[in-house]
Amino acid sequence: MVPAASFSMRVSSKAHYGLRMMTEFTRGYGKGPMSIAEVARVEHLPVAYLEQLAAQLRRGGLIESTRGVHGGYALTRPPEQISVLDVVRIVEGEVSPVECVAHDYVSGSCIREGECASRGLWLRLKESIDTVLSQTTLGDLLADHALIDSMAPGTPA
Amino acid sequence: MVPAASFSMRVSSKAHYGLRMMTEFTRGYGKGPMSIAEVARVEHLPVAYLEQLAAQLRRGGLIESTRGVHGGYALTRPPEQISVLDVVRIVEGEVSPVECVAHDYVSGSCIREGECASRGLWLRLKESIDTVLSQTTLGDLLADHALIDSMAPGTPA
DNA sequence: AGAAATCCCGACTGACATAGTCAGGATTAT
DNA sequence: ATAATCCTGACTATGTCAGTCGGGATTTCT
Repeated sequence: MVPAASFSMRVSSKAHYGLRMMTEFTRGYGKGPMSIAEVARVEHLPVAYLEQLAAQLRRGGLIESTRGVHGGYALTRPPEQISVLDVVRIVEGEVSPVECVAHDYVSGSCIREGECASRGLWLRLKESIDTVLSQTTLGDLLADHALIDSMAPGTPA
Repeated sequence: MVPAASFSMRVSSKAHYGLRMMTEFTRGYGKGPMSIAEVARVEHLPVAYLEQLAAQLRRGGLIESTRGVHGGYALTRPPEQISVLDVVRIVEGEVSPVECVAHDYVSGSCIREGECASRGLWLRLKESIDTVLSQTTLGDLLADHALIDSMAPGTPA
C-alpha cells in the first residue's frame, strides 16, 4: 500500500466492504441464499471479516440467514428498498461530522452550546451527506454497474 | 467523556479546533494580531496544540504571524474570502470518503476499477461535502453567531 | 448416523492515527 | 535584559481499525 496523503471525512473499510457484500447479495437477489465464502471469493475479501459484518447486517435487519449446507444470506427487502445509508448506519453507526449534531446528542453536553458559531454548518453538512446516501439504493448501484459493463472499455473519463 | 455511540464521517478535533481558532481570528480581523494564548483562553483549548495547528494554517497561507511581544496571528484575507473547506483541507488534508475519488488518486491503483459499483456514489458524496464546506465562509460563521447572540436565551430547539 | 457446509460468537492482536505534551530555540517590543 | 510571543521537532498515551482465531450450533446430504 502506498502511504497516500491523508484525507478526511472517510468511510471505514467496514462500510466499504459491507456495501460490497450487499451489492453481491443484490446480484443474487431472488436466487436463494449466497454464502459468505462466495462473496469473499468474488470480492477478494477476508472471510472471517465478512462474517462479522454479515452478523451486524443481519442484526440490523437488512439480510436474513439460512444455516446448513446450502445456506447463506439474502436481502430481506428488494434492493430498491435498501439505501446505502441503511448499510452504513448499521456497520459504522450514525453519520455525523461532530457529536453535537448526532441524533442521540443530549442537549447541554457541549459547554459551548449557545456560543457555538459552527453548529449550523455541521447540521447542513450532516443533512447533505444523509441525503446523498439515502437517495442511492442497492438497486441503483447495480444498475450503474450494469451500465458501466455495457460500455466499451477504455472510454475516457 | 461519555463513550458516545460511535458515528461515522467525522471531522477530527484538529479540524474542529482549527475552525474555532479561525473564527477567533475572524472576530479580531482588522484589529492587529491575536495571540495563541488569547485564543486558548476564550476557546478553552490547549495552547501547545493550537500552536501546532496555527503553524499548519500559516504554512497553508491562511494566516500570517507577527513575532515578539505584541505578536500573534491574523488572517491574510478578509473572512468572506476564506471558506471552511480551506481550513479543513489544510489541517486534515483533502476531503474524500474513499481513496479512489481523491484528487491525487492514481488511476489503476484500485484493482477493482471498472467492476466497481460504488465509485459514482462516492464521487457524488465528495462533491456534496465539498459544496457545503466551500460555500460557508468564516464571515458567514461569525454572522450566524451574531444572530444567535441577538436572540433571547432559552429559545426552544 | 456421520460428515461437510454453513452460520454464529466472543476474544484476541498488531499497526496506525489521534490528541495531545514537552523542552527548548528564535524574534521582537519595552 | 527581560518578557512575550512565535516556532520546531520529538515524544507519548490512548483508542480505533482491520483482521485473525478457535470453537460452537444448525442444517443438508449420503
